Amino acid sequence: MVYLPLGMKSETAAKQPGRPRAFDPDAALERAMHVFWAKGYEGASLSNLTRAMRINRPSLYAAFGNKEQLFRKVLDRYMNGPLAFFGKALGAAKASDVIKQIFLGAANMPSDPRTPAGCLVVQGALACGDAAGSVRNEIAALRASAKVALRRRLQRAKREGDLPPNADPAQLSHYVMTVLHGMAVQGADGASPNQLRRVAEIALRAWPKR
Amino acid sequence: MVYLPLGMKSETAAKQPGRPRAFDPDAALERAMHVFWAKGYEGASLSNLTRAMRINRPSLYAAFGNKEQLFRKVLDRYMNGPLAFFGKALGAAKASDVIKQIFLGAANMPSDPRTPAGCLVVQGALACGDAAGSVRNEIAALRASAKVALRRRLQRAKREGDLPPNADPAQLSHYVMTVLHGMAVQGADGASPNQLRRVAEIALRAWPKR
DNA sequence: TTCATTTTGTATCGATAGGTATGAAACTCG
DNA sequence: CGAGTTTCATACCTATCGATACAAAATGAA
Repeated sequence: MVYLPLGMKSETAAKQPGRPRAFDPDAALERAMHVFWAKGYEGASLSNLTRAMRINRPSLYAAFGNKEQLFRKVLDRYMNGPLAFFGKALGAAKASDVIKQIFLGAANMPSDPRTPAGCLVVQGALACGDAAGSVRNEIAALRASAKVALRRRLQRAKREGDLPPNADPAQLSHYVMTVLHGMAVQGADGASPNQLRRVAEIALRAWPKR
Repeated sequence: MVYLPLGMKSETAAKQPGRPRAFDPDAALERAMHVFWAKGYEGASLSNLTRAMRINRPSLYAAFGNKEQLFRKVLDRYMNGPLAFFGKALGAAKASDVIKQIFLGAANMPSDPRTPAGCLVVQGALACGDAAGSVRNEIAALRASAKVALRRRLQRAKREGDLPPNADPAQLSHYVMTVLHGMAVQGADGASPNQLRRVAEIALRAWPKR
């Protein structure tokens, strides 16, 4: 552990002694994300990862810890990157717009052909061996927290009269997350953004009218 | 292949020469199904399988071929057992009843606590390593064929006036499969039958009215 | 009994999994 | 320049993966 003076960020710190890194950790993390995304946590081997990241095995361990810690860093990146639309959607003014933005954001995910199909948070470790149990629990917690955040947003909408009095935010959020996860499976099966948008359009017909 | 619940021994043919089997292949297959169901194809190791099946490794290979062939036999059993409700639902008289039976059948899957959570066809091999690519494709083909069967059923319903003229069977089947696969993920996350039924009830509100 | 056949249990195979030890290479600082 | 520090690349570690060789055990047929 290296001591850094308070207030001095490692990015702005003076050059460190020793041999400089020959790779960009950010780019390597992006490549690792694609491997985990396509193959899942268990299906991604260290050889797969280091080949895609264009680094050697000891460099991976020095920079990211181990396979599980690397996956957790990849998860962070995924939540703040491909899944950032979810948090943004929660900020929409009307509840119906929140849902529309969530569905359309998910439908647009397969639009980048350089990106793996499906959703890392769904297919990363849905069912796995005992060794990956910790990772599976972490991913499941992410899914659960997303549902909680959506439920709270819908509860607020109900308080504000944005949802009819008989609407149930908990059930509605559960429904939306169900459609969302289903869209992830459809995406993994190769569904196009247009197909997913048509599914989203039908799913929106179940939304309560005020 | 006929699905037989545990405890019901399959009536065997004429006795063969040689040492008789010390285990019931049907019961062993049922136990293997539970392992694959809970851990997925890659996450289920041979040691996991043989321990649960209460047989030795050579017995597994002699009776079921290898891991992949065992998984395919397990898939057959799963389609004719836990997923048999889907085919039965397609036989309902009204299209709306078809969908209701599909949703309720899926919602009732977590009702048996002795059974793993989620759905083998969704979490068996959604994302996996290269070695399991063949298995992933087979499962994906099962999902695709289910969607095709449902689409055909809805096309028939439209011809019979059971669906409004502006209804699109292809899009509707895509929507139903999306909700179904989403319910599988919710089930894997521990959702109860009651929770899933409430989701199904909301999802049905998107169904076209005649 | 004896033979042929099949299953059983043990012990093991080569390949690969995740993870490291080690020393050369490349930098900063004095 | 050397001293100190960090990364790089090769080679290797143990554990486990899926899959088998082998011989003892258990049956029917001769």
